[in-house]
Amino acid sequence: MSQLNPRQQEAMQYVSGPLLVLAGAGSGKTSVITRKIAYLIEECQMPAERITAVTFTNKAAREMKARVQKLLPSDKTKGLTVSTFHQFGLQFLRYELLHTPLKGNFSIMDAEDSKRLLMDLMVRDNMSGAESRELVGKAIKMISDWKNDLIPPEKAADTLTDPEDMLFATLYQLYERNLRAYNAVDFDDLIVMPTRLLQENSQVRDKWQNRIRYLLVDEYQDTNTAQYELIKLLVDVQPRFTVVGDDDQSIYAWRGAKPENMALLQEDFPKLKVVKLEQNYRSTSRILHAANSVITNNEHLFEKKLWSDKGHGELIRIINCRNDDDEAERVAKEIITHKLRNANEWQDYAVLYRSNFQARMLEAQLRQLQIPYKLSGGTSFFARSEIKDIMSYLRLILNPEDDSAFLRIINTPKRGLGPASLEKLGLFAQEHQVSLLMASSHSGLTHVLPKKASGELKEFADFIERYTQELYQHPDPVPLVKQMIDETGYIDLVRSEAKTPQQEKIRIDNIETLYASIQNLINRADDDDDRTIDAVIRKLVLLDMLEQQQEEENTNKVNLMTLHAAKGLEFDYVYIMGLEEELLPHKNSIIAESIEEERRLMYVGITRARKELTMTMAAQRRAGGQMKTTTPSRFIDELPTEHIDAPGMKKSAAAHQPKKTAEDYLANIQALLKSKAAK
DNA sequence: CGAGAGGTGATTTTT
DNA sequence: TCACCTCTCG
Repeated sequence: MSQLNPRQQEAMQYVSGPLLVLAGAGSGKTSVITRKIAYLIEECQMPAERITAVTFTNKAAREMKARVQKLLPSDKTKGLTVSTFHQFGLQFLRYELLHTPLKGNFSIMDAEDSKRLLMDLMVRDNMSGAESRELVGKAIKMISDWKNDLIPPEKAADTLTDPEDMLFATLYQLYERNLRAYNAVDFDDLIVMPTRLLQENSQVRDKWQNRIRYLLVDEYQDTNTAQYELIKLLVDVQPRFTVVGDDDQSIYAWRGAKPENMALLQEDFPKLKVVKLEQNYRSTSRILHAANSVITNNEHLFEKKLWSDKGHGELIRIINCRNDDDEAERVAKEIITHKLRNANEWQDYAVLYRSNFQARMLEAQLRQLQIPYKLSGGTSFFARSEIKDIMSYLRLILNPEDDSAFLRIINTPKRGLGPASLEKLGLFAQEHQVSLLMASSHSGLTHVLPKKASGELKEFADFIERYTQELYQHPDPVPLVKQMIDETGYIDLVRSEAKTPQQEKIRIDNIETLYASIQNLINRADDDDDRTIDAVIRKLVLLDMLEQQQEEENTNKVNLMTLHAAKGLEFDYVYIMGLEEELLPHKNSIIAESIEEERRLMYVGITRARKELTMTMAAQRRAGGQMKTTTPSRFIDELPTEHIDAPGMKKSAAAHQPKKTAEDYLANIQALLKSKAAK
């Protein structure tokens, strides 16, 4: 790691023009980016505040920052920007607030908020509940696609012919108008609004192009049209930038990522230099052969072949199982015996799968064998209802026009305000052109609502008003936030709603974590602007504090995650489950004939493994309660037979340990565990 | 308005 | 299979 290879060196030192680094899996791309930042600062004398590096995840940004800080003394990294696209966009909007349609206290709505808003709009637009439910998913997707393609609401209809789609275009306009009325932005806006502004305002553009002297982009293959446009606008004058990417690891096209942006780069920047990193420092050569052999079946823009000098390593195993239960059991037992035989740590193992439901049975087996495991993915911290509720209280305090937040909490805990009362409140607010919160304290409300309802609303509005005043004045807001939430009776609600004591504890803990995170952000803020409670709340929406916390706490455990979640990670021993048609590749991808992305998913999975790779399949699998006979995945046929150990493909006497051995081990382990528990 | 019964549908999800 | 959502009744 301390020495860069010649290719890496070249990528680090090329600073005079645009550079694309084609970084294969495990080729040390993070090293190249971090070393390059250090190189720019130390060798090229570039001030840190002129360098910006963007990533897609908080985690990647965190890691990159930490690694740069290891390479340089802290005074040299001061002012360096390493952030996610979205954090960058947020920062940008804050600086350029005057050029946006936003007011300073704007809210950020997450995916769920957007969905709720759209649902509301559809119902208001005279669609029945059932109708809107069916369409809302589609609407979200289309609107997000339009935004990411930089198509504004008024132009969306131009691209369409289908009358049903026209409805979505209208909805898009309505949705945007509502967001602006709420003084809110959604996730896509954090990219789209800065991009628009840079396109339209040459002064702002000059300012930013001047400010950013060098731009680095990680996981470039995952950029969408808006993000690529943003990159171009930021670097335009004298294109000095490095983008790092791997088209073979593009697995987010369904989310708007445009891997073709790699090809576009060559068109848009004819002087683009391309450096390929093909030496892999992670896996054995058998694993890489398997990865290469699978991925050659895809069309390629840039040919690339990973190699490694780590030796052949073990054969790649394919295990045929009777059914999904058997599969889970065998993987669990496999891990426990392998771990004990080789004196490994639990954290050296990862089990990967295509869909989350596949983890269920495995979890049950792991629990039974008392194997500690960590389940990644699932609902993120900020998607949890208790967190969203509290965040909504905070959002409403910071932005009284945030109707979306208002609607979420007005009856949580119960204040006796049902749909009927809220409908009337909504109409009233619309008539008087005020937000729902402002309407709640309006004196005229008593004429349209029963006394009880209007009284409750007034009380709620006064409550928010009172805490708004206090929170802005208070130098140490967190205890006040706590006090406010306690006063609503929310904690009691959580306690009474919890189905199990564990669930109650988890939810209360989550709330505590949220408080701690707010405190943390206040303490760690770089400057006073970041320390204000509203800046902190806005930032929180984009961060996953729990994720970070879990990373620090849960260390030595078997890793369970989807293939998507595994991108960017590596493990000594990797198991990929469910190598069956309609699962991997997924049924919907087969129908949509988008097999290539599924193949890349397979490629990502294979290249996660350092030492050993095992794949499993079940002959029968439960689907919707019914047992179904499966077909082995087409990707199995694409593996190089000479590196595979699989019954039926290549018989190897040593391959199959007699089952008894494994059982013996298990008996020993269980005895051991028991004696340990007894102590 | 809210609690319970039935019905439905089920990829992946960086922010 | 199960979780989530809607509808109905008190």
